[in-house]
Amino acid sequence: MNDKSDVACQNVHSAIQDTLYVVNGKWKLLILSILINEGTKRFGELARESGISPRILSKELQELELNQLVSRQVCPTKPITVEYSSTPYAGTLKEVIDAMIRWGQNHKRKIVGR
Amino acid sequence: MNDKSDVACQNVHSAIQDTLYVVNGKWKLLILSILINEGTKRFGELARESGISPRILSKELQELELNQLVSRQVCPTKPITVEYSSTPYAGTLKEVIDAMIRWGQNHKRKIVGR
DNA sequence: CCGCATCCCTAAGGATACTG
DNA sequence: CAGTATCCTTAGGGATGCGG
Repeated sequence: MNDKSDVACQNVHSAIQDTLYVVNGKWKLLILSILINEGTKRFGELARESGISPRILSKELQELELNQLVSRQVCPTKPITVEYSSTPYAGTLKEVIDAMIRWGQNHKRKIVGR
Repeated sequence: MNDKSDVACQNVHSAIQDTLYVVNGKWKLLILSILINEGTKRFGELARESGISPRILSKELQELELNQLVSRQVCPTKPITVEYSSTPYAGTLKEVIDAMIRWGQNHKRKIVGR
């Protein structure tokens, strides 16, 4: 194996690790999937629909916001409400998310024996 | 939202969670990517190339083998050697892995400012 | 309603040394 | 060479309660 392909391998390996680093944990891809496929959600809606406890959800959303994958919009209603949306940049992850959805569905079919 | 789309959403959510469950952790997708793209590797080669310590690598490989994503082949050489390969079924994850590689490369380009 | 503070527990992951 | 045993550290994630 020559130097060039060594470098190429390195890039591939670190590319995967970089992606895993951004979307690490049990919940980030699920949250993104919901926001991408179903649009803007309030904090409470997200919590109910995803089954994530508020503390965790809050933390995950902050990390996603840091990586510019979700945007946060505070609405000045009587009791304050907050809306979360996926950003255009998050759309670039759709490919990954869709592939995982398809694989998960197929895998379950395989496990339960069709 | 009607019953049918509720169910559809549920399926999508659990499909993602199912996939995350199978390929959880920092290393499984990297290991699979190496085996898929570069073919069969010995235990030691995998350890060196991935930078994973033996204890972790061994555990990850066992879990992958349980899920039929890698196969293990013992070679009766003088000091025994063991070869790991990705199974045909692991090929169905290629879509996911490739999408993550592409995203990671693109993301790094974005982070470093091109 | 949002989401932070606190407390807690488990699981993930790493270093090192050792055996078949 | 492969991989297990031991020990340890940290990070992930959950429950609950309070404040803005």
